[in-house]
Amino acid sequence: MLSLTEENYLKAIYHLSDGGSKAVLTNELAEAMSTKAASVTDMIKKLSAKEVITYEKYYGVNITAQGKSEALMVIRKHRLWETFLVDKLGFAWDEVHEVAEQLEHINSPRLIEKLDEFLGYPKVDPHGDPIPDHKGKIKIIPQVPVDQLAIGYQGKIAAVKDSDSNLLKYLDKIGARPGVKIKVLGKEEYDDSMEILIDDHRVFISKAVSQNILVVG
Amino acid sequence: MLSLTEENYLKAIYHLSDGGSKAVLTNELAEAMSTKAASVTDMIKKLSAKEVITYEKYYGVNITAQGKSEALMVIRKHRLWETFLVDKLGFAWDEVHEVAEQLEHINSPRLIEKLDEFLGYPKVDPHGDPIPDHKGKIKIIPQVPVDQLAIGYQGKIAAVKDSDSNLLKYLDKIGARPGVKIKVLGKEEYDDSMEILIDDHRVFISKAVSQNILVVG
DNA sequence: GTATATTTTTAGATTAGTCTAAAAAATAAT
DNA sequence: ATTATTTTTTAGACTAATCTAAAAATATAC
Repeated sequence: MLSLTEENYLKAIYHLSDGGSKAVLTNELAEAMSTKAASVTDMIKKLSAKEVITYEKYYGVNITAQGKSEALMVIRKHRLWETFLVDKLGFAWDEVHEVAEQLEHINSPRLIEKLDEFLGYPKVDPHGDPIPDHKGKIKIIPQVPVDQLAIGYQGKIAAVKDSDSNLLKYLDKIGARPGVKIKVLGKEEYDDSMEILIDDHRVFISKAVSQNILVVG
Repeated sequence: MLSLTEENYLKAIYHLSDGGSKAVLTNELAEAMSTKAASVTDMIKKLSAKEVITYEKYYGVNITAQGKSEALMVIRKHRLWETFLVDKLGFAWDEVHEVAEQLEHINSPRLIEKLDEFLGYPKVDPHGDPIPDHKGKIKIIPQVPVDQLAIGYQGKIAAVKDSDSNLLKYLDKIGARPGVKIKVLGKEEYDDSMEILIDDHRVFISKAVSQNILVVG
């Protein structure tokens, strides 16, 4: 049984390790959790005792199979709740992250199964991110941020990073939503800004923005 | 801003004081919160400092107007979530209390307003209890437990106490749900059991049960 | 109306999560 | 390869919520 705080740490470790494929350093985690390295070291010991991560002093943490499964359940809950808020309650996609951060900690397996059913077993959340199924299986879609694309690329927006509400508001304004057509027209060397076509509308975006729009790789 | 624990204490105080109409003693509260009197004294000091209750040493606590309003908001959330679980997700009424105990602490005024709208502004929850509106206004229906009724009484079940899941399962089995017709046929002096008619079906119920079925007074 | 019993409060500890400041280990620099 | 820098860990302290044991206040008994 993990506490709310432990769940949040584990989720951050899952994301920072790219789903368990690399080790996470203390300072990285401190940054992600908006806390101090000393606090992270303490928490790492607890999570390690609960066997959801392995930990070697000074070398960072790795998530275990059990930890991965627990992290995926939290992510499943988060993304199902976001879908509920947008599809059923009429929230805008830029308003749901904070609330879902709370709802993801509600502990009731039955509730989540019922919610999943009620939503019609959605495969992705409103930001385009895949929703793990009830067994914790997640379909990882290799995603590339737009700032790494070459001129001439054509495709569809797969997802957008969902952390910042102001960014999402802006993306919504320029029409950058999952599923929408996108084409790279040009790149500006000196500031890494880009000229792109979103659903046939020409827009100029800064690097801060292009990094947060993801296409299928 | 109240913590989760503080909200739970305040809710218990609201209920034990019958909506603020009488003082609540330390031991009563300790019993209700399944904790020790010493812990209650500590918490009382905190709630008192936050001005949601007033407190005189050795004489118990009274809820303030502000405290009442905050308690009613928690109750509103609890009852809206219960309604959601039953009406939308298909939970049975005896399964929702525990989950609603968690959901009632989600902090997002917008979420609650949207949920209320989604549910069609329900007036009562699945157990027949009134749902406070967005201003915290609650329509108090004077409710009398069946064990206090005289032989011959006829009326409708207004609500059932929703704390114990086993009791609710039993009530469901004998058809004792809010809105159902009820008539008192007889009372047994030595064990306070009763013979009643529920929707025209004759049943014998113990005092433990009759105390938990409420009719309009 | 003093003694006894009950209720409530205080005192001192404990656990989870956090912090600052200092020590220890690892990495980088010359 | 020794010094300097960065990263990480330890040590000690703080807050919220809890506990046990003991003291204080109130209520009850005869």
